[in-house]
Amino acid sequence: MPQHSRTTPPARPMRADARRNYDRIVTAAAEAIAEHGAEASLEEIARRAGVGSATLHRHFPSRQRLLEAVFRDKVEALCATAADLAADPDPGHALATWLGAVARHAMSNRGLAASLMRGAHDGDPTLGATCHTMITNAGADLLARARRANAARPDVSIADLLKLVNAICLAVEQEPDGAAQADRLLTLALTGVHPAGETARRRM
Amino acid sequence: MPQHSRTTPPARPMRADARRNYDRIVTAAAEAIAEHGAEASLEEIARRAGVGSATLHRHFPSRQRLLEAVFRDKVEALCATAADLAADPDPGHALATWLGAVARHAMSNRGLAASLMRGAHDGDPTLGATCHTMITNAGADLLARARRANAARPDVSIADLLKLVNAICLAVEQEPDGAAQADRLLTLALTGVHPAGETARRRM
DNA sequence: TTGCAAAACGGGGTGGCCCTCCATATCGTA
DNA sequence: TACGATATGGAGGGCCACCCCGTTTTGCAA
Repeated sequence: MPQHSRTTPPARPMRADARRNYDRIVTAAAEAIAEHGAEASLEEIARRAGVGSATLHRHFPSRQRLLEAVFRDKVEALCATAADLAADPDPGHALATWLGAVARHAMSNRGLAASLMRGAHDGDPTLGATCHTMITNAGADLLARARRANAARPDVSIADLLKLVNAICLAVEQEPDGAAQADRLLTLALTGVHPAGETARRRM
Repeated sequence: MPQHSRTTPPARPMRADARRNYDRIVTAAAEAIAEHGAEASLEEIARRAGVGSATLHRHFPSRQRLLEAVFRDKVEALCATAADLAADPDPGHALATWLGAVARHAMSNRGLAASLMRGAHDGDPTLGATCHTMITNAGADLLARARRANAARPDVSIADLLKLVNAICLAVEQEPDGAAQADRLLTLALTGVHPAGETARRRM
């Protein structure tokens, strides 16, 4: 089964028509998801793309795969942000800022959060670099630095933090003031419910 | 539209056959939900209950209503737990314990978390005491006490905390070691990611 | 340029789901 | 017991995911 060239240097390159349809589907999916969320009808996406539903299913055997293709760019942007933040003099601040960015992206791309989370344990060995592992790797560095600066407990993993962020986004995704709430809850989770005897966490 | 007698002392009591079917449906739904989660097929539930699908829809005009009927007992148990904990000499501990109990219930009743969250803003005025408001009220007391004991920041609401708990459960719901992870993440969220310069939160 | 096998396509079928209509059956009461 | 109010459930409509397989397109090689 052929893959998007960005994923793996294809053993055999996709045929021209296949690639054309692939791109059309991803574009249509992005539109549909923006309108209707991650549960958008696959048939409608195919229709929008001017493609038979079978073609969509051939290119993307699961909804998850399609979501990953749609979100790849945004995930790459997130990874780039992480790379930038690695230079921040305050590693704790950098980590918090980045988690905030993850939350913001998740909120503005309905379904990203859920999508990333499922990727965590669907055990899909054929897909080398899922969105999930990309983000995990990007965040791991930031967490490692924060830990060295004593700004994060040693028993907290990057997986924990991402799960927390995704959980929050998932929870407030369809509330009216979702973004604001996500921000609040994330800050809350990072600093704990205790009254601030400790250094108050900077807002991001 | 008749209601379960537990909800409101019925203006006119349900007919015997109606009540019988109502109970059968709830029982069947509980089984199906335990097996397949909150997204269980309504038609299968009707089939299991030996009832036409129209009957199911007549008794429960939305999936949400059915879930609430199924979970009412458990929610009442949760509220009772809260009442017990109100006597705990350590209000901070009581609150944490109760949130842990909420998490455990949510995890062991797949879909409870999501169900409760949706109830938050579906604006269903006909249903007097939804699960959501029951739990919110129960938790509000515990939080108020914790706050007075300076064990919780004043800017944290019970809605925030429940959202956090539900978010976490939602996030780890279908992971193999979900319950353990939920526990970890909840503790993490309650104490914050910072290294413990402060009183370490007791495990619940 | 042309021929041809491999690759890709998509219409249409299957089966599932949610939900509604309405002719029929059941219940409670006078 | 008889009758009106109440409740029932099967059939059907609309939507969906997913697959089968006859047809078309592509790219390579002669």
